Amino acid sequence: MGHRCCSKQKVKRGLWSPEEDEKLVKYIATHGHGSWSSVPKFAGLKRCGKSCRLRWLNYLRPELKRGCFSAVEEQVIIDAHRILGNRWSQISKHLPGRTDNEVKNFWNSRLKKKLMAQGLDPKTHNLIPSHQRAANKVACNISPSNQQPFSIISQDSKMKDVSMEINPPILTLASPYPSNSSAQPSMLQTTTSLPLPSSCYDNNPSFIWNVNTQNSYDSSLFPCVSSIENSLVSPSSSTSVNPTGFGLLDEDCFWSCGNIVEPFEAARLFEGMRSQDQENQLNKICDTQIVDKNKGVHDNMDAPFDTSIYDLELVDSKLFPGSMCRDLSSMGDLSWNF
DNA sequence: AACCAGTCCAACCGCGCTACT
DNA sequence: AAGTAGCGCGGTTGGACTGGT
Repeated sequence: MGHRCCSKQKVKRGLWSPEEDEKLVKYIATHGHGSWSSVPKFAGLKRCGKSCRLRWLNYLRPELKRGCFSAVEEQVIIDAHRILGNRWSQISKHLPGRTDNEVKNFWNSRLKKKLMAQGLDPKTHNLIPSHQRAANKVACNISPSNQQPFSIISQDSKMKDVSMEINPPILTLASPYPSNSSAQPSMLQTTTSLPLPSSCYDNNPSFIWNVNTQNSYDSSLFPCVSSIENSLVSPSSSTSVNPTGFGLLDEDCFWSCGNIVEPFEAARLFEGMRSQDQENQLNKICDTQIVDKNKGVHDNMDAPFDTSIYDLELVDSKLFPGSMCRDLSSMGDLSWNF
């Protein structure tokens, strides 16, 4: 069964020869692709239009970047996937010169395993409960040299996996405000260690969320990912997943509650926002994402992350202003601190 | 050297959406 | 409104490659 566009023709399939590549490149360079279904005919190729399109987009385009993914690209993919899920074309838009196919393959062959090795569910980016981690240990045996340079969970945390059952970890996160900033919310000046709800970390009741206000930092470099994620989480999704990958925080933890998010994040969130529509959307989202304290938000950490609730364009624009040209090295500020 | 299993990635497949008739 | 063509996307496949035995 062939493609609909070329089912009547006898078309060649499989790997492309250099001659075919040359024909296609020459044709598109001089004529543009126009209608893909007519490209093979005019270019003298015994391929279907769909195959030509794919070959051009994924391999022959001059702007394509070949070779290994950099650490920064890797982190962009992880961050974007946490928000967007398997929307490879959306993710690849933030990686100039990379195709959705390339990103998808890289995710499936490398990053998935890397996250699993760090005890994270590659689907939800949540911590995998300890009993499941134990079951996965064989499958996740990745050498330390493959650890990403600024992973959310350091290798140390992986190595101390067992001890976490006894000694609760403290998650240290650099404040997005300089320690002497007047914009810094007062609650964060006075509160540096925040108790997480019991189920935030494998039902360990003493898991601590620590907002480290000592580290000064350049707000322009701070990844706004977690801010956006938290502020855009709807009640329905926040009851089941943790888009940050850190363990969900409810309003007791100052992080995901709309009212408290506002002083902390709104400045960045609304920064550069020009469209009234976007503002309305964001307000709407913030209004609806206050977590029901009584209901609890941590019922099922492994449930799939429903990204359909997001306006993806808005998420995109806020998550990666100016494409991927941001310094992600500040992700190093996110670490498990024991 | 030969075989086997695992990995990687280019290419294919099928579906959904949109535009056009 | 219904049918069709074209395109884009995400999931899957198959062959090349690699490392271990």
